[in-house]
Amino acid sequence: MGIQERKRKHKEDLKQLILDAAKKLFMKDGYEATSIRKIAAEIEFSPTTIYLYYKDKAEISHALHQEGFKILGQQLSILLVIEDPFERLKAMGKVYMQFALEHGDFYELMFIMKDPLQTIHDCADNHWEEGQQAFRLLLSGIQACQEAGYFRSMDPETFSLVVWSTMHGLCALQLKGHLDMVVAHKNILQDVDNVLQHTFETFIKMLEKLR
Amino acid sequence: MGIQERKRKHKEDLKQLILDAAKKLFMKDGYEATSIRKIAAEIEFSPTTIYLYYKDKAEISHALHQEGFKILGQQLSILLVIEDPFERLKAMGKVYMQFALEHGDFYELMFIMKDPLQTIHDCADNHWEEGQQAFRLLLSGIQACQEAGYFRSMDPETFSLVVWSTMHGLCALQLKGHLDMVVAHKNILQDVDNVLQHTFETFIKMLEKLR
DNA sequence: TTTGATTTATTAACACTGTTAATTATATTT
DNA sequence: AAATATAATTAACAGTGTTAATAAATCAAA
Repeated sequence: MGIQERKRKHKEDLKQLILDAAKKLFMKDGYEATSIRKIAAEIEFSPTTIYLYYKDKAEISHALHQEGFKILGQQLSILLVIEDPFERLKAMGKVYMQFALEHGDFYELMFIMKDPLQTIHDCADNHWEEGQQAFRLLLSGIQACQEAGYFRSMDPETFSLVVWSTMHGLCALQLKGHLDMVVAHKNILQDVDNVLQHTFETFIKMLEKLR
Repeated sequence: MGIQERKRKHKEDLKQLILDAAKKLFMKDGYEATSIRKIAAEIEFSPTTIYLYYKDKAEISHALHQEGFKILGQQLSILLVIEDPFERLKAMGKVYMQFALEHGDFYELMFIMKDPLQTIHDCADNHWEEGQQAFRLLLSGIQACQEAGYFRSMDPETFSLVVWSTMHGLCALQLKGHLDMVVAHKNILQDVDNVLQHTFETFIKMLEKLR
């Protein structure tokens, strides 16, 4: 069978094969629904084989979270061409938000769930490379803004945390369905889909006033 | 036995008894660890008895989430005595944050998890009374600030969403351990416990500039 | 008071979950 | 070819939420 041939072929990088299968199921049904047994069935292996390549499910979640950062990082890196620092910061916010909406499951793994960080905390490194890299990108964006006259009186690191918090709060509330439940049946004029966009624009307007 | 006597005594409001047991376990071990079976064991009933009083685990989560809003609402209502609107808003933020830190499990149930909202979405009401009430409190606080000269150019509802997002983002990132992982090993000077406080103060400073 | 109906609680079971120990099959090396 | 090391599997443990069928307790009517 062609399936078995491909199986033999990829037997060496089974770890990657497992991850691909996990990714596929995860993007279709979410993290909770992606069980070890289903991943194993997907690649036609026994469930316990997974444990020869990944310590536990948390380690798989960590690998998936890294995949998510690859996507986000790639999408953010494009924005470095934007010269104007505030426009760049604005675009970063837009991309971050769009990523959260389009890849909700990834976002959850990257910024909401504890499991992936648990793996990091075990592995002695104890430092979150992906997260810190993303944060440095935001920080440098904000420092560039400061050089252009924005947020002069603010400590850049702390201010970056505020900005990140706002964006994360917005995305998290939207993803988990809490935003809709508060604005629904009130603002009948604007459809629910654009509440997020509108709130983001207000945040930008707010930042714009802080020069 | 005294236990059995009390059992008989409370048999009519078994629903409340179940909730109390759930609350107790939940506050000790968190939501995931609080299984139907453990709740049943706590009150010395069969696991299936729970289902005579609650449709499913999500419905219990919803009841617990309501308990959380009772605590938060009570803590926030005290602040209404503060005359100065901006000071009141600031205090609201402080209380919200302290609640999130002290009652992390409740906070998760109220603003992060989907399960409690799921129950609402089923129950035809389709409107989140607790959440909307809390939001109205924030909204009125911000409107009071506007009358005092703050945030004049902003739409109060949308601006409230921004403020809520920032506070939620901050609390959520802290609760899930993402905040520490970004600032750790960088700012060695300030201990990790006060990063949150410091970021909050910067946010307040930011709001203060928007008059 | 005893029978019958109704409510309440229980047992047993289903279909899952992550994870581990013991065992078999497959490669690799001597 | 035999011995060793690696890889994969089966069986099992200890849980999970949830449902159907059964038993116990309560209450109403004869």
